[in-house]
Amino acid sequence: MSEYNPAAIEPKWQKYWIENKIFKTDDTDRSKPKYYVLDMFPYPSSSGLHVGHPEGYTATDIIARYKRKKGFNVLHPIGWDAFGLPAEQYAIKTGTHPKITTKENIQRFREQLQSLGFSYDWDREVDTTDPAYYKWTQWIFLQLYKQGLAYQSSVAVNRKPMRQWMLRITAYAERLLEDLEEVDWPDSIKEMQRNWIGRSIGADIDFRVSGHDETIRVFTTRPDTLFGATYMVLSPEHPLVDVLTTAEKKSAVVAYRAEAANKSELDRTDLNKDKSGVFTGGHAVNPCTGKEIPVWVADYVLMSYGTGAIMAVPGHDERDWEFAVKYDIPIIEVVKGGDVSKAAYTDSDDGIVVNSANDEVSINDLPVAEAKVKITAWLEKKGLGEKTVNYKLRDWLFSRQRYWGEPFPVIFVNGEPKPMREEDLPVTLPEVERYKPSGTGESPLATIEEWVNTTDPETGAPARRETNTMPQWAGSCWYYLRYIDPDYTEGPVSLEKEQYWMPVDLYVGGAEHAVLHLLYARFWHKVLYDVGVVSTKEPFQRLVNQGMILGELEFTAWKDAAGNYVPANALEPGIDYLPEKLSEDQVEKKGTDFVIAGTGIVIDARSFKMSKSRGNVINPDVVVEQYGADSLRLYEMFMGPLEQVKPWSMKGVEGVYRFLKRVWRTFVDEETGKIRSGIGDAEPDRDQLKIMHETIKKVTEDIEGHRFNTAISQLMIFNNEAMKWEVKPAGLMKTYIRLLDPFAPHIAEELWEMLGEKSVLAFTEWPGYEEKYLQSDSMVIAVQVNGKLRASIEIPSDKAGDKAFVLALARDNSQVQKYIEGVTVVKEIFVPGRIVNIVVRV
RNA sequence: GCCGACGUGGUGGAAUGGUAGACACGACAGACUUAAAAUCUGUUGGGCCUUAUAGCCCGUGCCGGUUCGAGUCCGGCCGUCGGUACCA
Repeated sequence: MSEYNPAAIEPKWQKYWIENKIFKTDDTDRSKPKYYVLDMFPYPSSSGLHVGHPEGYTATDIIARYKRKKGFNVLHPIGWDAFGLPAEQYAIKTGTHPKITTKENIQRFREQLQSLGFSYDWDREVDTTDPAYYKWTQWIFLQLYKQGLAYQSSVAVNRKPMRQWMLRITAYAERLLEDLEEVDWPDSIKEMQRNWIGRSIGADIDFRVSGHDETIRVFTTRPDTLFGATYMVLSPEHPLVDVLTTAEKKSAVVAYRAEAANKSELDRTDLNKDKSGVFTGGHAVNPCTGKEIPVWVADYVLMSYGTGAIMAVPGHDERDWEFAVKYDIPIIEVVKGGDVSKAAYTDSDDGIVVNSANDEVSINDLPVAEAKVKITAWLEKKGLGEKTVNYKLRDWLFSRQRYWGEPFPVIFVNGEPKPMREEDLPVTLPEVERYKPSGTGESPLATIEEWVNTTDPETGAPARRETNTMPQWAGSCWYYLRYIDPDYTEGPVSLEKEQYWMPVDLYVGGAEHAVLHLLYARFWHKVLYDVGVVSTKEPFQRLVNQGMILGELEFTAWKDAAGNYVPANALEPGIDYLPEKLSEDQVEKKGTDFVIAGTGIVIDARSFKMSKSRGNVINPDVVVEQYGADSLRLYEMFMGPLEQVKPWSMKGVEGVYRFLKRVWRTFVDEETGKIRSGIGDAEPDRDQLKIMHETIKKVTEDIEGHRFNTAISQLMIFNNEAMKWEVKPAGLMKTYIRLLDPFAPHIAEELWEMLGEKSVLAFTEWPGYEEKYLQSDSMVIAVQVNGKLRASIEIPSDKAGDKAFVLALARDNSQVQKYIEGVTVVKEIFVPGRIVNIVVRV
């Protein structure tokens, strides 16, 4: 072969890697340090891989290949999060069993991933739909149950209350929050998790109900404003609503509650910001002022947070203020600093408490923080309340009315749930012909009588199976443990292996899983830690989110109904415009905007999320076919920083493809198809060594820092130089191949073989660099006068630290002289090896 | 609204507080070619001036500050993207 031909060399090496199990992880050698690098679990969809997948996968593959060369025992697995709705819906439509669809999709994904040359250990593939896998998902559910963390609750499904399984994740809220400190994740993700958990400190306070022997308990984060509570609100679902409602208000309250019950979550939040409510006719007593205040029912108070009831302080809470103004309820200022007749004053940093004293206690003149402490202490002493912590986090609804999911390992005997014994696992899905929803809102499994009706294996008593299945999250909550020990039969994972391999050292995936998947997996991991299955508190030590890849840049001009162009920055909302796609040569840049060439008509220039409807989806198969897997890998890394959102560009792919062709020609004589005669046992000269060691240093540091784009640019710089060398020292050229290998492993293997090497490239040692080769005889120093660059001077490297020498040379420079002649030199800044700055007074 | 990220050439992007624009795309000019493709060489932030590949000015969203020196640090705006939202 003479020209670079990825279509020939890539399949060759992929076959070689797989058939010889080159990347099978050695799980007996415990002397090496381990490195566990993990990709987020893919769902094998029918549409196959898109270009977003190989972005993260290439990054982890580079790390895996690099770490192997650095002497680590690397665990780099892949598998399938294969339960899920699309396969079930496809089954309903076509009658094809989800198992078959799933198998086909996995096959396709596997082939696509292998065509990209990822160095996975294919013997560790896991599949969540495999009974041998979900047996242990069910087993973990049993542990949750035994810990009292799985319970049944009545939840409305399609407006009907049904018994559903819930997981008590709230019991772990504090630990999920605290242990974020221990992991090396992006701040933004940690912050999102913190917000989701939503911890807030405040007080529970009891309000006595007038005329009844009841109290209303509220949660507030602002006990300091208690003196300003002029009414209370119960959520429509609150049990005390009936007690408080007076006869004459009854019909209004009943109507309001019915209305609220019919509103969806959306109606109650997004669409309807306008507060509504109704007075119950009942009153409660403000424990501080002793005054009676009215109790309302309003759906801006949610039953699911806090106690489902609030004390309303319209002076210092925006929602209460809005409500009070609408219903003409008094507003009292108890924190000084704003104007409560105009808006709620919610500042708690600068405000000073006022109007807040009774016979026993005064918090007047205190800053908010101190007032909170003092009033809470008083309430506690009087038995009227206590300091509490609340979380936004809710328990996890764990039941789905689906066929294609893990069955619960639970039977009902005489209507009572009974967990199954470990030896009776797995509970497998029945083979059926029909997957249609039951029509009753229940799971399709409910219609399969021969499966539902069973006997208690322990007693032989008649029993019914749980017909809901687990959500898709279940399988992905612990898959990273199964990779460690995929064939283990005594538990999800053996402790010895878990202790060696965990935690995951690097976890790469999309930010869309920032909250739920990561929170759920952390929760399960902590439960497994508590029951002794794992030895680590947190599963994922380091997390990196790859940025989304957008479609190619698009230029869009807008036309009105009459067909006239309208500038993109002058579009009026509510009017329909016709988009017109323009090509690159129809547009030009004007100031900060793009305009139609030759006009001043501003157009939109941006990239969009890839989507079928927009028609801007890039299929990786097509890229591999045209340019090869190495080009795809290289381009996805060269586009920009891994974490960043970035637009696709086919021209960019061509760019890296040309680079690989140049690398090929650096090594191969295209006339003969053999390694160039110029590559031989020559001694490298000083310049060659310098750029070689610079390249080793840069590539090494950039891989460690996940700056793959700049690592690749250094590989380009080296090749651009090496192409010019008449004689190319073979040692250097082989070192270069080893640096290139993690990024473009197919071409690297091929050239390695052509260079006559017999060793397995994947396990050759990563090159080290030596400082001494990074130096050259001379260096260029920038000379500034008053911070402006005026000259560059060349100095011998060994004089780099000699301030007097360098400064003398700098002042001697004719350019510099123009600026320092006849003025006073005030100061001279000298940064060795970099810069000189002469400060003068003019 | 709140939380978080980010604003650098025509484009993607690069720059431990120290010569802004590495590397790549595109464009332009040239070489090779009957021609095209491929490949190679050169130029390429804007402007001024010039015989000059000399020199000067401006330039990292906007305004201000710290510093000998700011794309980088600090304060305040503006804009884009992502998350989240009646959470008391």
